[in-house]
Amino acid sequence: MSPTLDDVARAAGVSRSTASRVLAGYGPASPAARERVRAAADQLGYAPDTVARALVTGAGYRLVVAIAGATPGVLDDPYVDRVLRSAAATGAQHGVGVSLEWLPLDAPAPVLRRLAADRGVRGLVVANTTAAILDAMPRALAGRVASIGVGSRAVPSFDVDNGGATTAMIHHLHAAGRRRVAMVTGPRWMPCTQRPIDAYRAAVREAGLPLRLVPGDFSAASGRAAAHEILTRWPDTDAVFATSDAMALGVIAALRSRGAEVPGDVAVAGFDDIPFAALSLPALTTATHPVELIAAGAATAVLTGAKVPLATAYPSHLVARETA
Amino acid sequence: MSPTLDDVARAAGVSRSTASRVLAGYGPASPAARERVRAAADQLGYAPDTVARALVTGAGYRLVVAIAGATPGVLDDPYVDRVLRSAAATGAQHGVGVSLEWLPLDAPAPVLRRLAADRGVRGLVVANTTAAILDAMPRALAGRVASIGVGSRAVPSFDVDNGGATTAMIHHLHAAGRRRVAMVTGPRWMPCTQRPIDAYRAAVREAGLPLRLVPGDFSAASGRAAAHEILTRWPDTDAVFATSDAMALGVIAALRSRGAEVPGDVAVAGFDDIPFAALSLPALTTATHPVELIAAGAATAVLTGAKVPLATAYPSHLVARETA
DNA sequence: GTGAAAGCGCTAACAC
DNA sequence: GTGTTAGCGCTTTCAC
Repeated sequence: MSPTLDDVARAAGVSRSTASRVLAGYGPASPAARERVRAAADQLGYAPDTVARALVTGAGYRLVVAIAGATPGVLDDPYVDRVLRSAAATGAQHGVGVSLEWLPLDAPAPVLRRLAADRGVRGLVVANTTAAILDAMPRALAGRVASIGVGSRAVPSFDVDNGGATTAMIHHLHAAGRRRVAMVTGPRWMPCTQRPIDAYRAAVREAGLPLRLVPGDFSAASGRAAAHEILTRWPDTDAVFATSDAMALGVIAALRSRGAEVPGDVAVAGFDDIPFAALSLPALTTATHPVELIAAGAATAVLTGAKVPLATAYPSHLVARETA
Repeated sequence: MSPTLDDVARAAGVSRSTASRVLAGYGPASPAARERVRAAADQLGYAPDTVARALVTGAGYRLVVAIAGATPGVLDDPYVDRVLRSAAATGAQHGVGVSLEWLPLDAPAPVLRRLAADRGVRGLVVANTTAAILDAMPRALAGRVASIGVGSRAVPSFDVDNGGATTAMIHHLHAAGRRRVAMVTGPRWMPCTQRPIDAYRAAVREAGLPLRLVPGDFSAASGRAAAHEILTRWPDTDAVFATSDAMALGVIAALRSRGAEVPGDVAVAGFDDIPFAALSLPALTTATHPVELIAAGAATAVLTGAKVPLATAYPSHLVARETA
């Protein structure tokens, strides 16, 4: 089977302790010993056994990705998939696997406690974070937890700059001559959906134009419902910015079903730049959401334990296609 | 911190071995001891340390999901995401993380060997399996490997019943009066794409209708190309069954660009029932692909080591919408 | 600077 | 049936 530290030590003619020190990268060791151990390890193709190391250090061997939501159904989402894949890729570089958990919105504490007590857990990345989750975060997880979404003093945040993206999109719409821009927001319980609302408010107010806010939940169905509500309350609306592509697609479907042309009568813009945004007809104008970068950043912070800023914002880029 | 087996044994008044036997579920133990150990474990909230267990049993601590393909680009696919997500959720139940690997089509053996030799690897789930991969499967992986796709005596198969789904779809098309049904297949190198072809052949021959087969690779681009080929070779085609929704969407785009109405002139059906299938206009008729169930089945088989049939087929259900 | 020794928490022979 | 014993591969005091 694969070589152990003992094999390396024997081949290098040193004790296991010395080999361990050299390979771990700290602790005293003579340059000569250092050299011999390195060579032996290379030659034997030695790779430290993560299990044994985890047992003795108590560091854990897997990265948990926890998604907050009302039901386990939140796990069934392409967004979650992207987070998971990126975390899995990052974990692979550190020899750790990734597992997925649902964090019940109404009772996150027991799950968090279980995760904190599980010696197998190396670290935790939470998505769709709420203030309640931040509050319930066990001390034992300090330094090895990150949030995709809002953060706290104890939990660093990694998120897209959706405020900036919203500002850019509203300006884009205004520049195209759209004056009555409605916005379909994300679910209220998700704190990170607040920034786009604030940005929209500021941009619209600054232009002296009317505020038209309708809540959604990022799903296509909620986009359809929102479009009907918008057309009913404000029939002269000439643009809709939905904060997810799925909602934007739902908005377009509902608009058409009511005889409105897109973008002729109403421009529609989404957010996320999912693959089908480019495939839909007409092609959807949207803004990128660097989910993979964000998840990789969060996972790396957790796995390396490096000092990171309280909040890291990843830029989003506007992708102008046909619908707006 | 969390209680250890020693704590449980002490509380139950037995030795650690007895406690271990009871909790592991096999090996001799008197009913009385069994009862006391169970009670003590419950009362202390004992959970076995996966790390320690993995170290001593050599069982590994992560489940590898390996995706076969010509390039690493195959990993960047919503289908892979669904497999990974389901495997990760299943892994979480077993305290096991998941990592993702690319299995090069032209040289799978070295990767397979490396995985077999890696003590961290608890088991392997392969997708897009080929005969060459099955042949190259190391003995060391026996009993802890499963295939999503074709299998062998040594590798149990978990797959969708795409043959049955094809039969049902062709019958659906025939029943709707479509007589000249073309089919866009999956890539030839993927053995599991053969069953739909056989099913199509049988259904069409039985109805005494013409055979119209065009190869694709599951992508929207290949669907577009296939539609052009179909219209060129057989202009009177009145239905197209594409074996992926992405291809079906490509087919529709190409059909329209050539002035054909869907479903007026040509009915189009897909396979997979991706979220966008319901959102596209007109809504895509397709058949479900229970990827999550399949991946969970494969992962569970690998993780539990339970005896499983050589092949498990998961049913697919026809979803009749507007395009066919 | 180096090595011997003591475990991390658990399972699996092996005696009793 | 049960307990004693010996490790799994590694890190980490602590003498030297």
